[in-house]
Amino acid sequence: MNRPIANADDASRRRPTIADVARRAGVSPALVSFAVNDRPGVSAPTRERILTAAKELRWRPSASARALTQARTQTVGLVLSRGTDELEVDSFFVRFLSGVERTLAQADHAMLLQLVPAADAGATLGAYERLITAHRVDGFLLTDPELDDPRFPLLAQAAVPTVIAGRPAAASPFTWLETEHDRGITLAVEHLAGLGHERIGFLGGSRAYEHIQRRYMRWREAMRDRGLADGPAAFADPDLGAAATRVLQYEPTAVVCTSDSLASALIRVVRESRRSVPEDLSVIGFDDSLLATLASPALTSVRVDYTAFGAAASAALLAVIDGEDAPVYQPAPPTLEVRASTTAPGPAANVLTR
Amino acid sequence: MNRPIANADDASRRRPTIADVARRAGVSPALVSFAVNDRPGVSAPTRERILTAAKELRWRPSASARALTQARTQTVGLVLSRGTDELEVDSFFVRFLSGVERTLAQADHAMLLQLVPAADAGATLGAYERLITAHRVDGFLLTDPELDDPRFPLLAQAAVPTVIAGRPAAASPFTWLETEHDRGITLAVEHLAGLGHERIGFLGGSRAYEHIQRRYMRWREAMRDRGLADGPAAFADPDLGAAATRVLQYEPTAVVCTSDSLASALIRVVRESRRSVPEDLSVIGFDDSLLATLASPALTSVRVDYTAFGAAASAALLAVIDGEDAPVYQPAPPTLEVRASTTAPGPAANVLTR
DNA sequence: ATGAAAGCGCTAACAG
DNA sequence: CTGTTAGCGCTTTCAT
Repeated sequence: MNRPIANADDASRRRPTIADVARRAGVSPALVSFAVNDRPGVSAPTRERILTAAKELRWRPSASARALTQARTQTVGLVLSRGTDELEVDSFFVRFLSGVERTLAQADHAMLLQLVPAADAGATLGAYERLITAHRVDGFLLTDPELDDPRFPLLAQAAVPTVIAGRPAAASPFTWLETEHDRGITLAVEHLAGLGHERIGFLGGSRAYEHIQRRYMRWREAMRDRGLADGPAAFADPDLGAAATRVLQYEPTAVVCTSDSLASALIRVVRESRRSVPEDLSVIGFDDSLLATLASPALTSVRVDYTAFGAAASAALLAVIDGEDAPVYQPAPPTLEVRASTTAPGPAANVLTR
Repeated sequence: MNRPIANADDASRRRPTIADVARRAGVSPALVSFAVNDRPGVSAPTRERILTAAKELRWRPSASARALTQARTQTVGLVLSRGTDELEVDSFFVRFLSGVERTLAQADHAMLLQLVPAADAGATLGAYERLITAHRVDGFLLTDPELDDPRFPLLAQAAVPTVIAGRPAAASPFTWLETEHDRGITLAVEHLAGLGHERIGFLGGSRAYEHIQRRYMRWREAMRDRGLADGPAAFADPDLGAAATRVLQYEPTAVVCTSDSLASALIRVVRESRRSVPEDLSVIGFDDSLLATLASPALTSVRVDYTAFGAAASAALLAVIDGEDAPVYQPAPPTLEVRASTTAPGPAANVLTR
């Protein structure tokens, strides 16, 4: 070895290693390892001395070195394959992520986030594959499970700990969690029925998503439960404008939407045909995003606690990684935030809001 | 060592290592390393054989092992300390992130994203500190530089490669990049002046942000350049509603806002006082987020290419990490997307849009 | 309670 | 062009 033996000066220049801490505390590296990992077998005073030395040197075990010996990276992966347009307007992700972070930070884990262009299935699978083979993550959090999701066999075969945030369409080999988002639709219909509406339409996002399908089912169910005809329903998948028009053709007095952006789009269409919300049509959004507050009229919207969902999903993933049982997730029921976009049906009663 | 010597069967069970690939290709591990790292000194046929073996075994160098020897994690950190509310409505981040991803993916790097509760300065610095001392990242991308930003000394002292996305208020030790977003304000004023507006207000977000200050300056400049009094200006920092009211007091015929959400909020206030947009007031937003499209009337808004910005910022960071000069960033000028929220001033000319 | 030594998977010198 | 060897910084038996 050509390098001179490390001395005090060296240690201050290089990034400190466990050896520096050990030297400073007058113990062996092994003991330092024990101490910082809260393992038994270190006397209290020694541990104290070690931790002090570590703090003084601003040392913390190198994540890569530790990963090498433990075969654990303390990192979880999240690959989002939605278009920026979609992400931009979707409050779900930000809230979900912040919940994930909350859990991970506590467990001293980090999140590797990868955005891949939507609908590029190849790139998506490639992203997973690369993260897996390079052992960059200990597990994955999956969102937007699809029917016959190609990620499932890939991850299952690689035996990577995985937790699905959402309800897989078919049986899946992984643990999954889901909120009770669909109960929000029931709340919405109840609210409208309570106001006296009978012709309540449904405007959904892409039916490719299981959660949209599920909300649709709930709407039908809720309508029937009240003896109402489950009239006009449309999905925005191919064309938003067309869908909005289609729902309106049936002349509903109210429409339940599966997102605030759909609701906003619908309101736009209504306005363009010189009718107004909520006088001529009550509209309910979903997610209670900032859009709901900013729109005029402000949107009545369903609020689901996605942050708690993210926290629970990542907690479950950490458990799976540790080979433990995932803690039970008891989602809080959605709530309906009533605002100005809903009112009783019939001849415009409230001219003030215009 | 208790484990039996690895045999073919073992290799298929364990995750393959470089040794397995070497064995299969009939070469030494070192040569495999050379081959997969595209280093010279490996004959074409041998390289071929090695790469084939690697592919068959679905092997890729372990990120942690490689990080250990190279002192490089191939990971960059991004710590966002904004509230979910803010992130949710801000199209900047999603677009910026997608640009970052684009660059990083090409360079086979990954992004460690950390969300910390806004305004918790301690937690934010702690997050950086932890990522640094654990050597989890090779460098950082900083957004939202603040005056006397406490992150600067921390990162400078730790000598971590850092690139700032935005213009630091004071001289900073780091490379920084910025878009020409403020030119968008000039476009906005020009557009309004062209329509005949003379009393053009300015509604800004928190003045704590440098980019808001800058847009404000631009607005004043643009107004003066046209011989107009730089009348009503207000910042939403403490209270959005109050700010909106304040701007309106001066009875402007048009208002330039620094975000689409501000614009939406303003429209709401205008409507509540029974006036309408754009007949009584033209409004211009900023960012051209989905909000702009969804609002009714749709918002005329400034569009800045934040994706290219993110791509450039991360390219610069990679260069800094490699000790190279950052490639020049030549931002495309902002554009103004004209929509229904702006029209000529004066007595309502267009009753149709209502 | 503490230390010595081996080894995680890979890369980098150095030989040949 | 190819193989051998020695670590990277840490954890982990196994001794003491």
